[in-house]
Amino acid sequence: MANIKTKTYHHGNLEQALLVAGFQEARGTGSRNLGVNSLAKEVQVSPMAVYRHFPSGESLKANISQLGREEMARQMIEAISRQAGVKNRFQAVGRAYIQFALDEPGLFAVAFTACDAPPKREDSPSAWLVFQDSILDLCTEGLIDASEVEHVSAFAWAAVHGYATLAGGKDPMRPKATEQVISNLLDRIWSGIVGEGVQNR
Amino acid sequence: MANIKTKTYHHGNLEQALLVAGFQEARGTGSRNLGVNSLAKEVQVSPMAVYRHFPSGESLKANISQLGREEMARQMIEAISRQAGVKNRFQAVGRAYIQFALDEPGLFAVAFTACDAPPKREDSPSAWLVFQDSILDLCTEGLIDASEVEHVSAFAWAAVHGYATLAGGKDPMRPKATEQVISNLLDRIWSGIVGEGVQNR
DNA sequence: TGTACATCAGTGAACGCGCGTTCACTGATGTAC
DNA sequence: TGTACATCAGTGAACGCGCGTTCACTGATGTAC
Repeated sequence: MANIKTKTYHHGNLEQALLVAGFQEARGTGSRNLGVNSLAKEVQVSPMAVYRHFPSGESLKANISQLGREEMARQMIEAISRQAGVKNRFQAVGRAYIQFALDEPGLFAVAFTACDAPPKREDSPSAWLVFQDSILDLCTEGLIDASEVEHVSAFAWAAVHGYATLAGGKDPMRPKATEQVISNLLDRIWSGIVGEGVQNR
Repeated sequence: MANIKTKTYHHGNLEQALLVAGFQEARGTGSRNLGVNSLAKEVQVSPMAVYRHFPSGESLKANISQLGREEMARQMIEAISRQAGVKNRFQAVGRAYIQFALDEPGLFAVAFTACDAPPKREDSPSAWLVFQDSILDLCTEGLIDASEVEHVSAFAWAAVHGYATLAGGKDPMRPKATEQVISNLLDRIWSGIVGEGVQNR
């Protein structure tokens, strides 16, 4: 009995183990090896056991995808907490979003992969809500009107998400991912939010 | 001999037939059925025949993906040709890009799917170059400085591509795709390009 | 002008693989009495 | 405190399927002489 982890018939916490294994796999290779058989093998369990915890392979994948989004959300929250001032805080959210895509391309890809089944619970924390909150703050501070929130969030989210996707992707035409380019991008987004050309719409 | 199309042993133009079939399939169902066996069956040919024209299945997929990008590029060019004035022309390019993603979600998805093999030739016309040209026009007209081109194109492309991806996707949080939202987005992008907050960087 | 022959562009069957899912079954756990 | 029994959480083998790719082979085409 050299090994402290005695092999029991019941796994103990298979659901958690599958999610963790999937998360690691996503981190390493993206969405390639997130299938039922593959992950079951990873945690040394027969494929059928997976179905005790998830109704389908798509459901398992959806829950792993959710873990990716939640990890991103946590990094966004962490980034906000270190900033003072509404503009700094807003840009910190965008920067964290982009940085996550660059640092964790596999997780980012999985986080935004469309799944044919819903996750078991709602995102918590939710990256979308964190983003949305940072825009509502602009409203609270009087930088934008309440009527603009929908337009502003569509614009800001699109720009940040688009850059994150392109810069973190493999396209040969992808934009550079230097600190300078990112700062400039965030300034242009800011300009598109509070800029005079659109402010009074 | 009721059928005018007598079945010959040689197909005639199998390469073209495979690409057309793949294009149609992409249009209908995205990247799901773009495999070798699947497309070979579609054009009533044995799988091996495909390898006479493409070194691998990935190569075939890359060439179909290219057709998607080229179709988008043509629509962007068409949109430009109907506009006068540098701002109108620029926004028309962005609008066509977005509209393509909304009208042809399958083609759009395939067009930007990463493939493990390169297409046989360069994109012609190239959506990226059309986009790039529309930004160089801003330069020619003196609206932005030559030193800003890289930053501006990263920003504008990211915003347009991001919105196209999100609005044309299946995410429940996706932004609305009304004419009003799109126009507002394009105005905010314009503001981010020529806006005073960034103009003098 | 005819023919031999190399080359091209297909056939049809099969390979090994991994996929999602299902089968009948069993070891472990918890609870009622 | 012990025991019968329902329920839970696994096993291990197999299913049908479609995938990319390869095999040996053949019908059609083009070209040299």
